Amino acid sequence: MSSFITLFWFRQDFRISDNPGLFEAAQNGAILPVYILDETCPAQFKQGEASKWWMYHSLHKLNICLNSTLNFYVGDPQVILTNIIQENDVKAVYWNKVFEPWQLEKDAQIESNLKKRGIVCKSFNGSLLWEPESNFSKNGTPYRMFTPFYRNGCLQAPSPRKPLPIPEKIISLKDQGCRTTLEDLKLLPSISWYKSIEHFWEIGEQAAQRQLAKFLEFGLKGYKKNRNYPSKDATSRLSPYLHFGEISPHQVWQGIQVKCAADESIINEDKESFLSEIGWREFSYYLLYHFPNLPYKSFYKKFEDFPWKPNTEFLKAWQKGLTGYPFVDAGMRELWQTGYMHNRVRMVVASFLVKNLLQDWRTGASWFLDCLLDADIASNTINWQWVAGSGVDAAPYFRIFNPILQGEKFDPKGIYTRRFVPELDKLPDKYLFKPWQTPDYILKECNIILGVTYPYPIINLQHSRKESIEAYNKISL
DNA sequence: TGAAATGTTGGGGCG
DNA sequence: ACGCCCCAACATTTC
Repeated sequence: MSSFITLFWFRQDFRISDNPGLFEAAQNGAILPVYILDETCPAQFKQGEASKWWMYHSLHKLNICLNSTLNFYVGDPQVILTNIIQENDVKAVYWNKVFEPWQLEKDAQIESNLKKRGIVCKSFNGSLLWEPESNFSKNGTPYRMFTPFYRNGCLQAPSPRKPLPIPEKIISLKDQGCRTTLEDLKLLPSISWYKSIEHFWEIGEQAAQRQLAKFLEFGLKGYKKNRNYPSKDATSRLSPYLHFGEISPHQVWQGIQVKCAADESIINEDKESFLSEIGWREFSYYLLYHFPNLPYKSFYKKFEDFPWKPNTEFLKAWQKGLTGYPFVDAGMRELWQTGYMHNRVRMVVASFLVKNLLQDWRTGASWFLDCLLDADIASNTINWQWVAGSGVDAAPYFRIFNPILQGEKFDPKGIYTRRFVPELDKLPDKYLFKPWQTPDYILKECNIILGVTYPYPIINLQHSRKESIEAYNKISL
């Protein structure tokens, strides 16, 4: 029995609780825990800088849970796995799938090669509540709208499985031939820009569980309404943990059910509202599975002819949070400073880039992928296409957010906006979201010189909105 | 999970 | 008392 070694290949499942692949591997006997930084990953799917920083710490925490036996490698998983197997008398390889098409494709190759060598291969689903391959609308095609997908496809299907416990015993082995350490993955950047984001986050499986507990305790009640206000810290902030699999959606789903069963003061609306966000995550992976081109191509073909107006100056101003629209700038600076952006504000800044500045949604998606700690190909792609109006079940193109009104509505006291745009700190609420309308004497009192301490708006909202709708009408003909 | 333009209604000031 | 205008408040339509 002890001679039966199972290689457990960690992918994006940096946890030991509710880890189906690990759970079963541990029951076989000794495991050889492996992480491989995949050098063959296509360039456009390589992790961004912020993500890599998170992953460094996540792997570090995971390694501690495994008594520092996690084995690190860099290269082509195919080659590396083959080498490890030869040198360590491995009989089986288990992993949890990453539901991204190119990964699944590569996994299939690896699996067939290993099987030829007589190695047992098993892959598991540790990251989705419902299998994407077996969920179709009545006519047999993939769902194209969220609501039927979620209501008829997910909620009518058998409930998600209950989370698995931590394996009772994990006998983990070190590959003596492994010469690589976590440091050798070079995940940390040479410039330590992450100092500013460091104190916003705690990383790892235990931190994820604490974050869930905190959300269940303080965030769930009133979620539906409060989630729209970026100053409130009323969202779950579980996205980076979910992305790296430090927590599983099953644990989150179950956590909600248990909490709501025990606490009658939580109304159904809040519960459903949060669960449907988990549903959106499922929908994103589902769509990516069935339409693997989504990260490159607009779902609606006509959008490939959209007359974008590429403009480096606009793009840079947006990235730096210097558009002259304080609510947009607050969001973009939150992203840069914390590796995160509140959901409401993500919609506003995305709408502004695509619909006011007429920049291709892919330029925005790519910036988000580089800056977000929760950068997730599936969610990011689907949400950008949603905002752009080019995607499945998308917002109509003419649904254009007005950053002034959005600010006034969802940050009425300007707490969020002032936090990230401190140069406008003294500006009265009345002018906070449109500083260029402030009377000169008030600007003076607030030590604001427009065009110097804070930019004038880089574009006129009314004109750009009109131009945008005209451009949209062109491709709709 | 939109915003602007346009339409409708009704109270109050005023001649 | 009455009709007229104004306009806020709300509803509907349009992009």
